[in-house]
Amino acid sequence: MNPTIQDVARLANVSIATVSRVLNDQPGYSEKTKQKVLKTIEELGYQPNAIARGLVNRKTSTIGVLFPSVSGLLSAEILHGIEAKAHEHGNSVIVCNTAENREKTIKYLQVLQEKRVDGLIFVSEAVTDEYYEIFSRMDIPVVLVSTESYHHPLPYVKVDDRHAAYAATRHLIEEGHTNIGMMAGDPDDLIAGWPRIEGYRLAMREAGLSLDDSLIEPCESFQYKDGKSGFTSLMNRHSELTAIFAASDELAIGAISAAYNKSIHIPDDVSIVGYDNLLLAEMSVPPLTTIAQPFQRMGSRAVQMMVDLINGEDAESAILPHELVIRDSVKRR
Amino acid sequence: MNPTIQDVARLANVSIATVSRVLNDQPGYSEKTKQKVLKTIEELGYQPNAIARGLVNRKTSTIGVLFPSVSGLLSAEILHGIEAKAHEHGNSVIVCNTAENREKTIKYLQVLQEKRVDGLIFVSEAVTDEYYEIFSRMDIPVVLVSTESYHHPLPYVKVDDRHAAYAATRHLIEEGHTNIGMMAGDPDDLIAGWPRIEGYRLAMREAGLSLDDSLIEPCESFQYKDGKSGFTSLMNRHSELTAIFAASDELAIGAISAAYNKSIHIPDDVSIVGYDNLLLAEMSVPPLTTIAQPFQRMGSRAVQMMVDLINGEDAESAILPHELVIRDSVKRR
DNA sequence: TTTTATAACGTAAACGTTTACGTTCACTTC
DNA sequence: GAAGTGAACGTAAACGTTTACGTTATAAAA
Repeated sequence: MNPTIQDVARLANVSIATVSRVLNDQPGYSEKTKQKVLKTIEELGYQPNAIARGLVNRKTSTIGVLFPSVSGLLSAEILHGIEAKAHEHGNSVIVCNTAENREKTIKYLQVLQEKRVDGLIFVSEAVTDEYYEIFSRMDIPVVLVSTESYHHPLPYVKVDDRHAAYAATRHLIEEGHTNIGMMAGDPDDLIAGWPRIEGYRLAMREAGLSLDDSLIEPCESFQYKDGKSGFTSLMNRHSELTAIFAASDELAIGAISAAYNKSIHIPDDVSIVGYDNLLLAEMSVPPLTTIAQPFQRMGSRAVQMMVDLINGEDAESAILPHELVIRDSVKRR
Repeated sequence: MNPTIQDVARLANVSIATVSRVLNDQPGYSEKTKQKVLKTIEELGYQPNAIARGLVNRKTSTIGVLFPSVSGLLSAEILHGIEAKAHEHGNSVIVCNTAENREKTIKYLQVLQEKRVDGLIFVSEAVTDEYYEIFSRMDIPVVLVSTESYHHPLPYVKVDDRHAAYAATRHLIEEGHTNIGMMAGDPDDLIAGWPRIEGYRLAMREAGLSLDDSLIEPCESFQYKDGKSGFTSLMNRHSELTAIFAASDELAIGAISAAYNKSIHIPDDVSIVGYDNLLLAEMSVPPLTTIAQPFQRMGSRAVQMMVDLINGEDAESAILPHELVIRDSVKRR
C-alpha cells in the first residue's frame, strides 16, 4: 500500500495541511519542520496521489491526442514532438486512434471527458460539426495540428500547403522542367488535397505551362499503393512527362517503385519531388527531394499553445515554415 | 461546469447511491426509477468523473507505455497494437519516451506512479536492476515487449531472435548462397544483438560454411546510417560476398542505398534479407525480403497479458512466431 | 393478524488531496 | 502591562465517487 499524506503527517508530528504546504511550497512553516517533513517523505518513499490531487484541483495534467492513424511515420513524428513538449511542461499524453471513424472518435472523446483531460490535440483530420459540438460541451482547450477548420474557430498549427506545393513545383520548373504532372490527394479534401493542387497550378500558370487537368492524378489516399498505381496511370496518359510533384512522400516512393518496375529511371527519365520529408525520404533509392514539414516542431508548438490556453492566455494559430530539402530525385534539364 | 452525480440525484428525486447503482448496474432499484435516472442523466448530459471513481476504486483504467524512441516505425506499430487492444478493454494508454535515458525513464516512472496507472508496458529496452527496483516498489503489473530480462522475473512477449535469424540465414543458404555475411547489432546487446548473431552462426555451421568472425559487421545501432557504413566496411573486407543478412530492415535499406551508390546491384550482385518487416520493407527498391515480427500482435498480446494480470490471473510469457516474407532482394544462385 | 423476508431505497464514511479559516504563541509597540 | 501583529501551525470542508450498512415498505408465510 502506498503511504499517504496522512502517514507522513503522523510520522512527522505535523498536520496534513503542513505536509501539503511544503509539498507545494507554499508559505506557512518553519525551516525546521520543512526539513522534518522532507525527511519523513524520503523515509516513507511517499509519492503524492495525482488522482486525489486532480479531484480537488480539477486539473489532471494530462492531454488527449487524437490521431487518424497511429502506425504511420507522420503521426509518429508529430507524437514525438507532442510527447517531448508535454513532458517538459509536466503533462502526460493519452494517445487515441480514431481510425478516421466517427464512432471510435466519439467514444474516445467521451472517455477523455470522463478522465477529465485538460486539453485536446486533434491531428490531421477534418473537424465535423458533430465533433465541434462535443468539443464545445467538453469546455476544454482544443488545438488542431496539420489541419484546420473553416467553419469552427479552433486554433491550429500547420504549414501553408498551397505555398509548399508551389515551392515544390517551382523547384521543378527552375530545374528546367516543362512537362510536369502531379500526383494529388482527394481534390475534395480541403485540408491536404485541394490546397496542394492549387499550389501546383499556381506555379504552372505563373510559368506559362500547361494547366491541363489530366496532368493531375487524383489518388484515393496518400499511401504507397496509391503512388504505385497513380504513377502508372499518370504516365500512361502523359508519357511526355519529365517531372512529377507527389503530394506525399509515400506517393513519391510508390511512384519510384512503379518506375523501377517499368525500367523508368529516376531521376534520369523522370524527376520526382515529394512532400513531408519523412524518415523514408532519406532512405529511398534515390534519396528523395521533398518538401519538409516540421512535424516535431508542429507537435511541440501545439502543446505550447495548449498550455498557454490552459493558463488562460490566448494562443494564435501558427503557420510553420516548410522547407525544400534537395536530394537526388530531381535532375536538371 | 460538469453536472455531478449529486445533480442527477436531485433532479431524479433519488439518492446518489441509487444513481451510482444504475450507473454500474448493480441490483437495488426498480425498473421505474432506473428509467427515471437514465432519463435525467440523458437530460443533463451527465458524464461520470473518472478521477473521483479512480480515487475510491484505486483503479484508473490507464496503463503507461515506455518506449526508447517514439518516432520510429517499430515503436509506432507496437503502439498501434497496444492502443487498439487497450481501448477494446476500456483502458487508456499514456505514452512515454525514455530516449534510452536513465533520468528520463526514472522521472517518467515517478509520474506514472503518481498518476496511479494500473500497469506498465516496457518496450524494446533492457531492464536494469534500478528499473526493476522501482517496478517492485510500484507494485503494479509490468510486461515487457520485444525484450526480456534474464535477471528479473518479468513476463514478456517477443519473437525468438535466434530462431528468426537462423531462418533468415537458412533462406539465403537454400537459395544457393555460400558466401554470406551479416550486419549485426551490438554483440553485447543480449536482447537484439547477440541472439541474432547466434542464429546466423547456427545456420552457417549447420551448412558447413565459414564461421569467420570478420564476416560479421557489428553496427553501432540498428539505424539506416549504420547500414550504409556497415555495408561498405563489410564489402571492403569481403568482396566475395553474394549475400548479407541484416539484423534490421533499416540496416538492410542502408545497405541497399550504399550498394546503389557503389553500383552494386541488389539482388543480382548481392542478395539481402532484412529483419522486422517494417512498412518500408515493402516500399524499398527492390522490395525487401525480410523476417516479419508481428509488432501489432505483440502489442495487443502484451495488453491482454496486462489485463489478465490486473484481474489477478497470471500470465505466461509468449514467444510469437516470426515469418519469412519473400520479396525481391534475394536472388537464387 | 403478526411475523418474516425481501426489494428498494437512503445515509454516511471513505478514497487522498487542497485550502479557507481559526487558533496559538512569541514579539513589538505604546 | 495591555494590545496588536504576524508567523506557524491545526481543523475541517470540499472535490465526486463507491459501498457497507441501516431503514422502510410491501408481500408472503404462519
